[in-house]
Order: sequence, then C-alpha cells, then structure tokens
Amino acid sequence: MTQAIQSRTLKTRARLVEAAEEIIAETGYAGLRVDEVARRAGVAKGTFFAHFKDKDALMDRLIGARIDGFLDQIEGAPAPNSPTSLVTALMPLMQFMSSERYVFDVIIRYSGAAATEEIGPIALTFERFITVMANWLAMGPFRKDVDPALLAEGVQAFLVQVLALNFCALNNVTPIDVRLRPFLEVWLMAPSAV
Amino acid sequence: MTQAIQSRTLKTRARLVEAAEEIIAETGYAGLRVDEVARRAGVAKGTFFAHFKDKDALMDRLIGARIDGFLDQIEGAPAPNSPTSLVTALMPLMQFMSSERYVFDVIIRYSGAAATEEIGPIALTFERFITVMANWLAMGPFRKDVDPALLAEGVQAFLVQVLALNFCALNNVTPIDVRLRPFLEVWLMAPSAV
Amino acid sequence: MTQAIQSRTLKTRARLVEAAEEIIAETGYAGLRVDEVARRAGVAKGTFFAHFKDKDALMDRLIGARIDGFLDQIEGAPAPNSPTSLVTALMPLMQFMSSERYVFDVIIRYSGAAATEEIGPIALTFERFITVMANWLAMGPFRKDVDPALLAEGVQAFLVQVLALNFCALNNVTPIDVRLRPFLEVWLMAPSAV
Amino acid sequence: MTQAIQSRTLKTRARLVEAAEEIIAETGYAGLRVDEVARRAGVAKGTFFAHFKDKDALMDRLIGARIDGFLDQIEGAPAPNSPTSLVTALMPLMQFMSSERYVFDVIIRYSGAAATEEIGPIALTFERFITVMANWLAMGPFRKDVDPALLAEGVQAFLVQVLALNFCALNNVTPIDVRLRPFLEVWLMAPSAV
DNA sequence: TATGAATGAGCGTTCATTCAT
DNA sequence: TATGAATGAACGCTCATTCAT
Repeated sequence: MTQAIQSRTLKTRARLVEAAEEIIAETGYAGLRVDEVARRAGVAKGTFFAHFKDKDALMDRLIGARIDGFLDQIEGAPAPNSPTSLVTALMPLMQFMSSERYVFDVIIRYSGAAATEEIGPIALTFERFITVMANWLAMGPFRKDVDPALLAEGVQAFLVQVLALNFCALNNVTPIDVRLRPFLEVWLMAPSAV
Repeated sequence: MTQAIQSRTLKTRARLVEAAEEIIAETGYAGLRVDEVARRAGVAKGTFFAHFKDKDALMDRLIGARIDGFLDQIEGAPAPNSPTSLVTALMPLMQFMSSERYVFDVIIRYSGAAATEEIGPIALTFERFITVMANWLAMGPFRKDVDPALLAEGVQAFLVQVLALNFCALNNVTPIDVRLRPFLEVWLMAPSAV
Repeated sequence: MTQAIQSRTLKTRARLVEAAEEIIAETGYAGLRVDEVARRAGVAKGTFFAHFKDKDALMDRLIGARIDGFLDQIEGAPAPNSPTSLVTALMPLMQFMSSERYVFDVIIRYSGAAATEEIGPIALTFERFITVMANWLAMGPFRKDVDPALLAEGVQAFLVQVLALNFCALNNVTPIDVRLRPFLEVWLMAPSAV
Repeated sequence: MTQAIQSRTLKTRARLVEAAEEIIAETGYAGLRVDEVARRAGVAKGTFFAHFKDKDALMDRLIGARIDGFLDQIEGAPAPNSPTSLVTALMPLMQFMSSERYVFDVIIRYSGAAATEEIGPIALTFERFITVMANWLAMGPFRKDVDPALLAEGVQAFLVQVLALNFCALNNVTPIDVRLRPFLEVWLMAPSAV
C-alpha cells in the first residue's frame, strides 16, 4: 500500500524532472519556467511545489545530477599521470560548469549548503569531488608530502578561479585548460630539488 | 553655469551614495532597494538610473570601494614574513567578503569584467590584489621558483575557496584563518627537498 | 507637471474601475478576477496593485460607490411619513445588498473599518446612512423622545438582521420588506398611551 | 463488531475535535488548518473529510458549541430586571463573538441556514437565543405590548450591530456594553406616555 | 472508513527598469 | 538631468477539496 503510493510519487517526480530536462535541452537552464515544467509534466503547479521546495531546489538537483555524471566518468577513468592529463580529464566538467553564466552562479551559490540538514545535491558533488580527486592524486606521480585531500581542495579552488575568470571577456581568450595547467603544475608536482 | 550643473550632479550622486550606505548600515547589502535609495536621497527613481547604469553598478562601486579600503591597509602594512602573518593580514578583507552571502555572490559575479571597457571597481580590486600580493610575496621568504603573479593568483583562488565553504554550515565551525593557512603553507613555501 | 502626472494616474485608475464594472455587469461581483481587470484596462497587473492595495480594496470602492448612489436617492427623496414608506424607500438599497452573498459578506466585513486611517468607502457609507436616516427620522412622524441618531442606528441594525436572514432558505420565503416592517413599527413609532 | 467500528469512528471524530480545540487555543480560530488538525489527530487529511463535510462544518460545530455554552449560562441565570442587567448577562457571549474577526464572520455567515435540512449548530443557537430571550423578556419588567419573540429578535439585531461596529477602530473606544445599553433601553422599555 | 498525493485557480508580490513628459 | 507612473514576467504560495487505492 505504502509502496504503491510511493511509486506514484516517484513517477510524478520523475515526470517533473523529465519535463525539466526537456525544457533545458531546448532553452538552457536559464530558460526554465516552473509553470512550463508543471504543464509539460501534466501536473498542477501546486504539485510541483509539493515535490520541490522551490525552483532552485529543482535546479540544485538537476545540476547536481549532471556534475555527478561527470564525476562518475572521472572516477571510472585511469588516474592521470601528469597535471596536463588531469586538466584534460577535468575538461568536460569544466565545460559544463561554464556553459551558462546561470549554471555557474547556481553552482557557486549551492556549493556550500546553508545548513547542515540542507546539504543539497550540488554541495554533495563538491564533497565528492574532493574524495575522488584525493584518490586520484594519491595514485599518480604527484607530491606525497601533502595530504591528498588538501591537494584536492586546492584543485577545486583553481578550477573555480579559472572558471570565474572565464566569464570575463578579457580572460577567456585563453582557453580554460591553458589557464588551469600552470596552477596545477606548481600545486601538484613534487618540487625539484632547490 | 556648467560648473554649477556639474556641482549639482555631483551632489545628487553623493546623496545617492550616502543614502545607499545608510541603508546598508541598517539592513545590509541584500536589503538595499533602489526605491528606498532614491526616496532617502530625495530624488525620483528615474534619477537613480541617470547616475548609475543599474543597481549592480552601484553595488559594484560600493563594494569595490570597501575592498579598496582593505587593500590600502594591506599595501600600507609591512610585508608578511610567513603564511601565518599573511593570513592575519588578509583577515579583515575576508571577513568583509563573507559578511553576507549577497556580498560574496556579487563579488564573484563581478570579479571578472564582462568586457574591456566595462572593467568595474570590483574587477579592478581583483587585479590590484594580484599586484599588491605579488609585490608582497616577492619581498617575503616565499618560494622564488614561481612567478609571484601566479603565486598571487593562487592566493586569491584559495581565499575564494575558503570563503565559499564558509557559507556551508558544516565547514564554518573551523575559522576562516585556520582553513586558509594550510593552503598557503603548501602553496607559498619553498618545498624542502624530498 | 505634477498636474499632468496626476491626470494620467486618474485616467488609469478610471480605466481600472471601468473595466471592473464591465466585468461585474457580466459576471457579478464574485466573478471578478484581478488579472481580467488589468487585462481589460490595458495595463499590467503590477499597475493594478499600484492603485489598489488588493482586490478587496477595489471591491470596497466599487460597492461603496453603489451604496452611495442609493443614499443619494434616499437623501433626495421626500422624507417618509410612516414605517411602511421608509421600508419602501430602503428597498433598492436592500435589494442591492442582498443581490449576491459575496456582496453582503464584503459589506459586513468592511462596514467597520479595521483602523482609524483605514476607513474605507463602505464604512463611510455606513456612517453616512446614520446621518441621512437621522435627518429623515427627525422630519417624519416618528418618536421624538429618542435621539434620531440612535433611532437611525437601530434601523441599520434591523436592516442588516433582515438581510442576513434573507440568505437562509427558511426565511426568504417572506419578502424582505415584510420582515423589516414590524421592527420599524415598534422601533420608530411614538408609543400609544398605555 | 458494528459496535467496535462505531466506537472507532467516534474516537476518531473526538480526536479530530480535540486536535482542533488545541490548535484554536494556541493560534485562534483563524489559525486553524485542516492539514494540522489531521496531523495532530494522527489521521490522514482525507479522513477529516470523511467526518466533516468541509472545514466550515467543523467551525460551525465548534463555535456553535461555545455559543450553546453561553446560552446555558444565560438560561440558568435569573431573569434580568432591567436593560442594564440584560446587557451584563449578555457580555460573556458578546465577548466571545467579538474575540476574533474570523469568528464573527463565520457566525454571521452561518446564522441563517442555507436550506431546511442544513440548519447547522450556529443557526440553531440563533433560534435558541430567540427562545431564551423571549422567555426572559416575558418574565421581566419589559414592554408587554409587543410579541416577546419580536423583541428578542430585535435584541439579537442590536447585539450584532454593536459587535460589527466593535471591529471599527473608531468605535471600539466605547465598550460593548455601553454601546448596547441605549438600544435596549429604548427597545425594551414600556415607553412613558409623551 | 482511511489514505495522502494531487488538484487548481488565482492572489499577492517583487522590483529593477523604461519612457513619455 | 529629473520625474514617477507604468511595466511585466515570473514566482511563490495557499489550502480546502477530491479521488483512486
């Protein structure tokens, strides 16, 4: 009984997500309207808000799922053996994150959760990024005198830094990967003996 | 005559800025409404837009001025002789940047200018930060095998990273300075030979 | 200048009221939708709320205006010389007040203002009713040993009582005027010597 | 078996009423939400509607019960021997009726039943009020040349009138009892010969 | 009886921005 | 420059009620 009801709920939620993804495919994230999502999912607007606290909660979930997809790929790939190959591995994720100004803004806004109980999908991916990256770094030819988790957080910092500057007309003449590499070379490599 | 008009113009602009600062003192940056700024300055709403392209232009200016104030202090202070003293020197700036979620978001959004002619106050402070920091780093006991400008950009990246996580309930149990220090220690110090 | 702007404001407001009255003529008071009013008036919905605090404020105004119209007629008519002719004079007003359940409810809700500064049109008509009625009663063959204002308030009380019961299926078999008359006969007439 | 089911039904209904009364004690009548009633009673929302036709039916019942309580007191008290003592006797009832705007509105709306079969608790109390009052008036030193039932209906009309005006900021400086007394003095007393 | 997800129409609100004067 | 009414496209929300299970 309870099972059946849950399944209806899950179906409706899935329809909402599906509708949202359709719209995003057509108009981008910034073009998504709550009214339209409900309409396409064939449910009432009130139903939307019964499933998602607000529009941002939906966005958090959708964008979080995308990032998770990239992390799956990263996790499944062979560990990089140089900063350059690390940058290459990160490119799809970075391209997504910088695909729309709106997407980047949402990610930044939700990368830190507002409260403990409210850790959303995007915030979780930021935590997962650290884990995945730390594992990778521990396996590769990178400096071993520093906690891999700290190294990983540094990579995240440089990634965000580079993406933020990417929205600047002055800076995006230089491709993302070219901008990111020097940071990682200094940050990750065991220092040559002085 | 022209003189008189310019003076009136400047006075109006000054009144608008003053009114805005009053409101911010009372309700924070996020609480500022254009309506209210115009009302307090004793001008019509349209007049506001004769002086500022949009609300963000005002915010850019106000926040940029605050950051410049912190950079003045930093520039005037003696160069730090360790990551720890660098962190200490950066604290006032970091505290301001993390004082309000809205402030942090605006700073991130405007840290890269949209176009050459449009480099705004905040973007200028980010460039100035690099210069000031590079000078400082060149003077202190920091690694010399890396371009100081790159080191400075890295400091900026870590600073932003730490602040972003600060808005996360899980992370802000650890004080900002404690979070920043390990990054700078690894990033700035000439590595001991392995 | 200010005059011109005021005139534009008045014109817009008039268009809103006009549109509302059209809709009411077609669908009744209960059928009025704010969206539709704005649409017909050719203005944005935001404009509606710039002119009226909320939908109820418009209703207050419209219904108040209608009641005022009836009071104008009453005021202009010759003073009644008996309870029966008073009832007859009140019939158009009573018919309007009981024309729609919704109208009666709004009237009751707004007959007493919520706050001093907020005395709305309907509340004003209730005050005006007392004045008009008191004048009338003072002129006619009614008891003179009681303050006409008190008598007038009593008439108002009986009127509301009769209308309230009129929405009851059991009671509205008896016409309004027949229900009201006995009250007024007792209330208004100089008592016959015992 | 049937017994058991009935008992369960009655228990559920009792729990719903209990929950509602709890909420009202905490937030007032206007603050009651069906959601919350069901939640506190530990049943599903749908169950609420299996027991009460709609939310108003619950309100009708709850408020009607309160009024009946006041009528019990009134009925049990000695008959008043003056308009003043009548007013005093009515005070508790009047205080309840004017305790909340929402309560007064519900009472007015339900004081006349919509159809014969649908005479609800509140409507019944209005009928009972007439009976009780007529008995009282017949016993006291009040005018005897008018049907006590008509006198009683008049008392009811004045009571409502006074309460309605009580919600007006201008009028509620004068206490309810002071406002009601003059009406009753004129309405109930055998007029002295002019 | 009981469940609880879904309904659904509409209100109120927001507020930076524009534009005719 | 200055005015301020008007814009407008969503969003969020309400919440009693229904209905399939």
